[in-house]
Amino acid sequence: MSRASDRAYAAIRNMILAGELPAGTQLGEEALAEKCGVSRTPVRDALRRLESDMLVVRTDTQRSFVAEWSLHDVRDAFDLRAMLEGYAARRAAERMTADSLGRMRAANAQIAQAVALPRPDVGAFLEGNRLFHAAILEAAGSRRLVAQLGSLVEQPVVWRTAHHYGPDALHRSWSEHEELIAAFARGDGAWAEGIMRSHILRAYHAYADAHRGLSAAKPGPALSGNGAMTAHLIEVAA
Amino acid sequence: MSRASDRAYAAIRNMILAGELPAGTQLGEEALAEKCGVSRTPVRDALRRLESDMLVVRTDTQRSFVAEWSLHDVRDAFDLRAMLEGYAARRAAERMTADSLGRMRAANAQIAQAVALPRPDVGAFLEGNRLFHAAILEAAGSRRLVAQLGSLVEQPVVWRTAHHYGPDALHRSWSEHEELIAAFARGDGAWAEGIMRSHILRAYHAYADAHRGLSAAKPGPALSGNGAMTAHLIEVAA
DNA sequence: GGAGAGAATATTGTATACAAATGCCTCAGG
DNA sequence: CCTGAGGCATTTGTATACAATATTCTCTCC
Repeated sequence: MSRASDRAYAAIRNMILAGELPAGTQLGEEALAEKCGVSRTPVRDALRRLESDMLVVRTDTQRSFVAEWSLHDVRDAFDLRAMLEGYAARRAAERMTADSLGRMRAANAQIAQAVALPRPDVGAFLEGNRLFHAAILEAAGSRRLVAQLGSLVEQPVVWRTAHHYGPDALHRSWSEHEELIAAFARGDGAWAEGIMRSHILRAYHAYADAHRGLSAAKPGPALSGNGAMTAHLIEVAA
Repeated sequence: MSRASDRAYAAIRNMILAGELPAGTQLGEEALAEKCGVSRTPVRDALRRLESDMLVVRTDTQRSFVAEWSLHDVRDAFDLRAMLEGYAARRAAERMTADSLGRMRAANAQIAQAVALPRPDVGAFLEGNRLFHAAILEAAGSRRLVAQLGSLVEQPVVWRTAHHYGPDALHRSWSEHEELIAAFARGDGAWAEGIMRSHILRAYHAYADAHRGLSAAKPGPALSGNGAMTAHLIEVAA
């Protein structure tokens, strides 16, 4: 998209994810425009996008606020993602091409390399992970599915749990990808779907465990009294 | 939403669905603004919404065009809807309350009334149908699911197959709703999910049959040479 | 003291002007 | 005749001013 609109989107999103704008904060267009150094017009676009990411909610009278995220909401998102990505995996297995399979193998090779290091390269891991899942989605051949998952995976929930992952957890993720490749190579949709669902839900529990650990250790701004929490800067490795 | 923005959205959407703007037509903001009697600002909002409805596609350089809908795309949308609404039904069954169940019974009673007439009231049928499915979605208790299905069911695909339905087909729809109510009353999620999936996919085949019949009878603007078609003004009764 | 009407304030919606970019057409050169 | 560079026309992006609407505060009346 355009420059100013993108800048506004990224800036506001970062402020929310960094906890700079706590859940429930009202987001006035003018104030944000000043903070981002742009006019209200691109800010309005950005707020629209953040709303579809569910990082921002709007009242019936069009006032925008930073969304509250309960653990329940996170579970909700992962459940949907497990179902939709599982469906994508099934379709991908049924339509697999040598080309797509090659891209997945390449992506997972990058992951293997990142994990093999003495101190794993989390950035490279996440990039390879992104490529891997993108290749599946592309192989699934459903534009609608891309649209639906895009607003569920890419934007809304970006955390950095992966940084807390030990080498073993990262390796398990790689291993599950290998299993997916095996299922794809055989064109077994049911198998691929099953692997993918557990792959995603395992990531949820990694998040939930980390979250419980964090909130037990230091019940700071991560978890407010009523169970709501601000979105964390966490990337979940799936 | 606001008045001008809503008018623009509805006007453009109607022009697309009525075939007034055939698939592939470029949608210039200024031209649309003039047609709708508003300025470009609300038109831009409207185009964004239509894009998320997938009635409009944008090139990488931000030009908007009326989307092409192949039968394949329609099948795609129904497959996704079957999965998501099936999931909603399962969740709803597991969380059913007397209140929600009451609303569903009331909605289906309205449908029964509309169908029982000598000449069925399709408008009342569709409204009851909408209420019925909305009650399920609400009982499912997932805001994300509402968002995902909203952009899949409400906006994107509105056809009027129901008008071609005979009383028997309308009655079958009512009957499937009754079966859903039975599953909900018993809290049987798997049963509810199964009914819902077949309910949706039956609607797809009703559409596909009607479409085949239409395009065989008069291969007019409904079906262009390459298999693409403009969206029809058709409401599918599910 | 509480409730409601109304004004004052704050916020969002729309229109318009201008800037930036994209696409198209022409024309020169091979 | 084809190709590509340049400029012109079209289209979208952004800023700003103003209008409409929502919210809040205050003051009156009960």
